Amino acid sequence: MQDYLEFLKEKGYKLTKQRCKILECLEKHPSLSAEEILSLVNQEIEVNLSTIYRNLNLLLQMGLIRKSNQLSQSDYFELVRQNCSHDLLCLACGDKVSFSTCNFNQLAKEIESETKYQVKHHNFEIYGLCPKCVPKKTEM
Amino acid sequence: MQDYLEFLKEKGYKLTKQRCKILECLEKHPSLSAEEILSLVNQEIEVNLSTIYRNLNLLLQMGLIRKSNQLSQSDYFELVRQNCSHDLLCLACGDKVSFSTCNFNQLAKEIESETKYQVKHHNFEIYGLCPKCVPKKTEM
DNA sequence: ATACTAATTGCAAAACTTTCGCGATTAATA
DNA sequence: TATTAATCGCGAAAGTTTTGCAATTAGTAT
Repeated sequence: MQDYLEFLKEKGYKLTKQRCKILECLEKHPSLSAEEILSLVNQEIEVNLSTIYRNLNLLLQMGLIRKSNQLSQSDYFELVRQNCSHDLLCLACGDKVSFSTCNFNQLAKEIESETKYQVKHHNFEIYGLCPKCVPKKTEM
Repeated sequence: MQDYLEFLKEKGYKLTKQRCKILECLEKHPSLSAEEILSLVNQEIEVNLSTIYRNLNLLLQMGLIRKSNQLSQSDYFELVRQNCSHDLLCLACGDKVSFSTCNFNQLAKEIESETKYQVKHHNFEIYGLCPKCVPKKTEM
């Protein structure tokens, strides 16, 4: 947590209480929508939805969080962590399980030397049918 | 192309001209927003935006397309292809390059036996800074 | 402590994206 | 050609995200 704050401060961004609370929420939960962050933060301090969005956009640009819109209408935001975790989502019912396997560090190096980009993070989602939904879908 | 159509027909969905055109567009372009599909299809036949969305949702559920919302506000849709291609996006300017490396087939097998899910496709995006933006960001 | 300044916030409105209900149309089948 | 379930278009609604602007605040210097 402290790392994120110092990182932002170094870049010249202020550590407002709203911003800190937003990061705190993201740290406590694996994945949150803007609305969810709003109500979590509002339990402790007052904050406006536009502030949530402005901060999320800043954090996205900084590469501190990533966004994914799984199977729902709105976006979900998650902190970029060391031990990256990914989701496997069921196309039929939306159920999900997490998996961690993903030898990304190696791939990142290859890609960096190939493209000259400085790789920050990634987003990896797998879609399929969960054990419950497989039968329904194949007999259709 | 024919494969997609047969697949849908087998499942009992009608091959309307709107649906066919939408698939045709997705096949010709690597990635499209709903609005982009609308204007592409409208160049040939009349179609309504809600029809676009309804079809995109169907195709998503069928696992024929995937969606990603890269760095923009709206979603982007792409056909799930054999030779999967992925994007590396610049957090600062939005530029992107594609990369194909991704030994997914192997990983998919592992995940299937581990989770009992039937894996259909995946979404893999990498974020970073492009060569032009790296200097700007590090000196900040 | 106080003053200063640029960054940030809240608010209200706007812009944009996506979904939905319903009557009309159409593709597929008999 | 008739039938029917799926699909479409339209208009409205719902939901999500952004924006402008005046007021506030964190961080720094005095």
